[in-house]
Amino acid sequence: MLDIKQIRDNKEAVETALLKRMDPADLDLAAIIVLDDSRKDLIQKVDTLKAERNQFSKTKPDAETIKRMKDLGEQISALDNELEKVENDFREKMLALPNIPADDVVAGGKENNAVAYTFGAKPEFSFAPKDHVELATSLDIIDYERAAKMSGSGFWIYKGAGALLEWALLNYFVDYHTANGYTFILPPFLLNEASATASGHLPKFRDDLFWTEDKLCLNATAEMMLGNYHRDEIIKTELLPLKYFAYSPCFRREAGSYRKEERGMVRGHQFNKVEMFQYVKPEDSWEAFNQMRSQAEKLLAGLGLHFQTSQLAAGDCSAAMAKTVDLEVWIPSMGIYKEVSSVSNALDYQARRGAMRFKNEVSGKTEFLHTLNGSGLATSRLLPAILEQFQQADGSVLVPDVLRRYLPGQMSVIKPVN
RNA sequence: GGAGAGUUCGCAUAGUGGUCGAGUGCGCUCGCUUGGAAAGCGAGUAUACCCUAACCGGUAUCGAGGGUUCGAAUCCCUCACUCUCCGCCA
Repeated sequence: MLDIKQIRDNKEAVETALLKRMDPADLDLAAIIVLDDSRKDLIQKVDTLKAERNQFSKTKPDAETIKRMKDLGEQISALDNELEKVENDFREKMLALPNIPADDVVAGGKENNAVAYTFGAKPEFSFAPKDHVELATSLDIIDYERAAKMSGSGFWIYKGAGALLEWALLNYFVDYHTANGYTFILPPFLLNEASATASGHLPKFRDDLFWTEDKLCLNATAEMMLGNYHRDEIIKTELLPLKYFAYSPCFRREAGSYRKEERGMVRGHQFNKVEMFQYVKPEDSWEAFNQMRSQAEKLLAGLGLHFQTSQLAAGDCSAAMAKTVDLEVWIPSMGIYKEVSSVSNALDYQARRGAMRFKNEVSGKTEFLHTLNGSGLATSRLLPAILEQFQQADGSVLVPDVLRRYLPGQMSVIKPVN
């Protein structure tokens, strides 16, 4: 959520910035200001009446005063009702506004994304490379058919060396973030509506979430949990920055048909992800952003995979974010780069929504924190990338060095079954 | 799933319809005292919104929401959570 004061004081500047990501037809700041005016006006009126009532409530009133107070009470509840309507309307419009893009974020949609960094190069094969579905099947490390039998399409089963490799990736991530000073969180994987609303995923993603009969939804990203962790809290300044990372399976309905090129494990209903999250003082957030980006890049580079980092244009960033970069790994069989991490700075947008604050020692005032999140990393596209980028002529796959210590017998190669 | 007890200002507690936004103790901050400290003494110590240049002031908040009332921490209803006992449990 944006700051209404900022909108009132710098209407044109806010408008210009928001138009980098919004259709002009959807943007009407003047209407919001009008609502805010009438909201303030009503608050003043009703507060004055309540002050009068409180004066009389301090003593036992006589019959005549009781009559007057009764009348006053009716005026108050009428005004309160009106105020509630205005405030709901105001809040709804405010929540619908996306974050203001950072100055260096370009306008427009996906087509304006720009490659900001490249690691490694596209592998050259002296043989006909296989795609990851073929590889995983011949290596017997992913079972797609039985997963479909048990749970339907869009699921897969990690098996044997595949499960070990997946687990090794997660261990690699856990050790890395721990060494970087992040606190490990294993959150619940079901959450209630209030939390999903506070994290900004509701109402927008209601249809993309799985719902239980108990009115809980399955976690779609650990960001939902980490972003709620300090909701309605005032953090002691000396505790900042707070850095967390969480592992969770992520469940997404991914409603709509799969495109053919997204077969295999590139898009599924369930995948594993480790998520980084930071709560920082406002003046530190851009430094923290660069830090998280570089941490995600090093983590991915550590696997030896060819990837690129894209700076997203304003319209391609998710609504809560002022700036986002995506780390995209090369999938040879598809001939494209697929997202494995997204690192974003929300500034105070999420903190405002969730009332996450700290006491500024210098000014003595309570201020909103800045929040940042970044995947570190999602595995569902890493495994295909590893299989495809590191495949050998004999159909075997080399295991990245950094993962071998997590595998039995320091396994260095996964060989096809006969 | 059933029965009971609870949820008040950082912590512990007091408060059963008006003078309670709320007492006391502890903690914390500042000051006095001291060579220094402890003890003691004094003052202060929530959040949001509205008004204001600021001070001052106003409104709301006693788990959440609704109701009764001229007036609710206090009475009634619903819900959430915590604890105890019973039942169930791949």
